[in-house]
Amino acid sequence: MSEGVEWALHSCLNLSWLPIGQAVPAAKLAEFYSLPAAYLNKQLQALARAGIVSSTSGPRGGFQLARSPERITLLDVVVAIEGAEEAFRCDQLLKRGPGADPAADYRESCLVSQAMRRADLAWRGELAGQTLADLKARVERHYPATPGNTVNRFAALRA
Amino acid sequence: MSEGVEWALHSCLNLSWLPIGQAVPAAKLAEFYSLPAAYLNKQLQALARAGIVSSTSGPRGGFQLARSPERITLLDVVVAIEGAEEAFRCDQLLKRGPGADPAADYRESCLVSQAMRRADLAWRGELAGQTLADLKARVERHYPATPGNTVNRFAALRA
DNA sequence: GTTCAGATACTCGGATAGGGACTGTCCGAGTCCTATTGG
DNA sequence: CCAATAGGACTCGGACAGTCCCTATCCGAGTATCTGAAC
Repeated sequence: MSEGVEWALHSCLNLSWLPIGQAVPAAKLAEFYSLPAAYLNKQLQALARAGIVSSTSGPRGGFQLARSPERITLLDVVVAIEGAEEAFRCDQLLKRGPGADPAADYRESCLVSQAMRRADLAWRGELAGQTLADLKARVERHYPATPGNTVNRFAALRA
Repeated sequence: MSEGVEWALHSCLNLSWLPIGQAVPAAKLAEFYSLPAAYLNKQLQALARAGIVSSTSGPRGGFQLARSPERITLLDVVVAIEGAEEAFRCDQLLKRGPGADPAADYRESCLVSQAMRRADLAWRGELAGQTLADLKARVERHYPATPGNTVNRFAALRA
């Protein structure tokens, strides 16, 4: 899996702590973790295309969450970066085997495909069951100082 | 995910129908689905290294299941091909952030990592809960002619 | 008929190229702020 | 003093190379089998 997923998740989490209406440039988000700014910008563009964050150009511009953390699941973020196609893609091997039905859609009937798809659904279900708000609350519960520290750090970067 | 996983699963399934003690060369397994023989051979080598199949050199040699299908989970096959590392690997981004503890292992304490790991465990659990025997039985239930057809086809290829 | 040696053919196993995707970087289009100038 | 305007700086967005892993292929090491002859 692309490492951009990790960057996107942590960046969304940071954005969730900032006051709403405040946009943060990609350069600041990158400096926070010493990441390459241009490349993180690329990942944020993907999040913007997916409607997870909204982007604003010009001075005082940047990125901010496009909707409340309660309405952003971890699956949304992963899909925005990795794409919607499932990890195991059935090439319909059976269609190339003996006694194959050329008209059949083996992505549905092949039991190997079904078994892999079930695992994929379990993975997606686990990610879809956790919102960014859940994750945010969990962090605040374990590390109460994190929200304040994060806001202060970004304010310092802004100076 | 590597397409070799699909090839390996179907090949293991085919091997499960043949009488025990009978080895099948990689070339025959490849011809069954019109796959490149040398490359499928590479995947079968990975299965052999993982102890899922056993290999025999020389005439009448080839591959066969190393243990009963009841003791081979789908996860075993996937891990043999894809490797044991989980899809989401935590780069410990927090260690590069402000206020980081250099001695901490953020792969454990980072809650983002934990969330992703939970999804990974759900995926692995689903795959580990299905054995090759389960899959085999399911195929035999839906397509009763498959085992006999497969054996006959391999016998024809052997001619 | 039996046995043994040699040759043969077959199979796996690892070493060797080619291609696509992820990683990383750069510059241009658009936007907002600001300073200046004229009324 | 106020307003309009031109300039400038900042930010996103997409277009351009570098690198690693997956895909694909080939040839050599090892082994069981078969043939033939000798006993």
